[in-house]
Amino acid sequence: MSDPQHVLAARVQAALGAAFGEPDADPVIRPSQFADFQANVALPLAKKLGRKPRDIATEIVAHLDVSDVCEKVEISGPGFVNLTLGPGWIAGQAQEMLGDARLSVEKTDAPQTAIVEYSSPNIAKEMHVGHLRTTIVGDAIARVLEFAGHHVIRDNHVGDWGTPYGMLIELLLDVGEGSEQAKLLETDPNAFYQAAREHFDSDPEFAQRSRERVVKLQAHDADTIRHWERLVDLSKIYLHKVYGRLGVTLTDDDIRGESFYDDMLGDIADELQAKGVAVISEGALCVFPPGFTGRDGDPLPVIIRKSDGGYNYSTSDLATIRYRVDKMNVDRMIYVVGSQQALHFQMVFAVARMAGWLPDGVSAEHAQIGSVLGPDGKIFRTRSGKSIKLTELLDEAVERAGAAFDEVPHDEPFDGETRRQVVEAVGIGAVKYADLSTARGSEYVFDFDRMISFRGNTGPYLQYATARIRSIFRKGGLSPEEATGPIVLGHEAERALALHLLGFGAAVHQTGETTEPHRLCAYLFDLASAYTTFYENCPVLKAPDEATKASRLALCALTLRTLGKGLALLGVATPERM
RNA sequence: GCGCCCAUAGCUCAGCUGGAUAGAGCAUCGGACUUCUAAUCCGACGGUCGGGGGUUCGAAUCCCUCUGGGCGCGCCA
Repeated sequence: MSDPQHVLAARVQAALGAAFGEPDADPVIRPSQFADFQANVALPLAKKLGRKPRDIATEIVAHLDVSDVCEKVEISGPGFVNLTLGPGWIAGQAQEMLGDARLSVEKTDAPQTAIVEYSSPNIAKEMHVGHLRTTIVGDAIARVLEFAGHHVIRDNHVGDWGTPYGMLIELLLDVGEGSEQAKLLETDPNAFYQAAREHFDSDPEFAQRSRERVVKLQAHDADTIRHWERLVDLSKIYLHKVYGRLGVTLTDDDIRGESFYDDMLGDIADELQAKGVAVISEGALCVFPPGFTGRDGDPLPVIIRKSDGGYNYSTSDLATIRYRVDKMNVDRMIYVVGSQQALHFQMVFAVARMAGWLPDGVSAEHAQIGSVLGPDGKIFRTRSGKSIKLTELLDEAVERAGAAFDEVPHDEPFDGETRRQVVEAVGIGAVKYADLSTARGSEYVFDFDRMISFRGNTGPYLQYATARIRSIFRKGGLSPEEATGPIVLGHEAERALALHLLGFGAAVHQTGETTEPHRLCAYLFDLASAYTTFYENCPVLKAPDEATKASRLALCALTLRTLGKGLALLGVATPERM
């Protein structure tokens, strides 16, 4: 336990128990501008006990045992208890963190099985900027929860079933698997989809074959399934490429697409009807969860089975919930999906609860992802109105990172291959970090210049901070692992840096609980800022004496590992040099 | 009409689930490289937190209401 906030909370709580018999009261420890932290509990407690806040504060302090942690405790204002940590304690905790493989980040004491559904592209189509954000944010959430000690199941709920596949299969059969056009599935699936669409719209014979193919597909005709599998396999090659380049942890094993649930849909419909939850309305089997109304004020249905007998994605989502609860025993489901689908998920969750498939002990959360906007403030698209190709977007980011790289002098020369790797890491990291650093539900304006800037809360700034630290170790002729301290805090910048380092675990856990990676981003940016102040004020290799040098090297090593681990949890690479 | 998200500095965004004097980056202005990477740093300027009520010791934060935006709302996913 190195997080000062938790340590102080426990101590103040003990004091509350001893003084007032209120060991369960929240001590309300917050960062303070007048000290390191302040306990605000005296004010609400005074209200509850009908006494003066300052008297309460005085009594808390009288019972407070923090002599080993704090160097100063004082009461100020109406009853705030200001707590200033002792440099010795901070140094000791930092030293412990340095020696711990997990950087003193404790595993949760309440581990859950959490399934994170993210990315989930429709594999018939090209991924675009919208998929980018759900993919990146979802991957970060999965990594963070895993590190926090939860059992994480990644779930790529791809769209791999339904009406479009009739025409896609027919086109694939027409052009042949080895053809140039079929290769589009591996490089530009959207182009293949659009070609199929064109045939479908212009060629009645093709359209007819496509419809027949859909029927065969849904009837699990063996030959058709074989073609469909081939089509899906080709599309996976494209997914591999994109995920590989992005450094996303999704694998084929994580793909559990809509097709997986297809044979459960009939059961879902039957059971809902048998339970009396679903009713026939206008020829379709519907559930009307209470509290949802449509445009005209009428109850809004979740359509379970269309009037033509087909199923749509609500049914598939219900089957998914039931499967995850019954077969996978998940405690928590996290849907990293665009905010446009908020209403859909509310209704599906409501139906699942009505049907008894989603028990109270299992949480289902829609981690809403805001849209990415273009410079005009509208959904990011090209001039022609098409969605922007992901690969082209990444290429441009890398190209711009390369231009910035070439503009500035470097302390050591780079060979071509190293330059290529660095620029790739910076360009991709910039795009990913931009997606992660704004609150996930917020829309944000996509701006290359801002995200590739080396100032402010950006990926490159954080990467640069790690590169500068590594540079110190190279120049000093030792590895970060060799810097073991002891850590002694003299300069104010050293103290501030060390104190900030201790907050890493809290930032990680908070990020996992809220599924909000931007909190971790904010922590890392503040950490990098604290390091930069230290860097400007405290010479490391030219420290005044050996003890100071050893301590500062240890702080550098600890900062490097913390930034590196934090960025790794976000899925952002950290090049050795820049 | 209903639901979700949003409105904070000229611009782009934070604000840690109610704490003391609301913060960053960009832009503007002024400084710092014979010094571990200046792709950096330090200052200055800049906000009646959309309006109005309420809850209480205390509100950008919670509740209500109004205004103004974005998105979604029966057989697409």
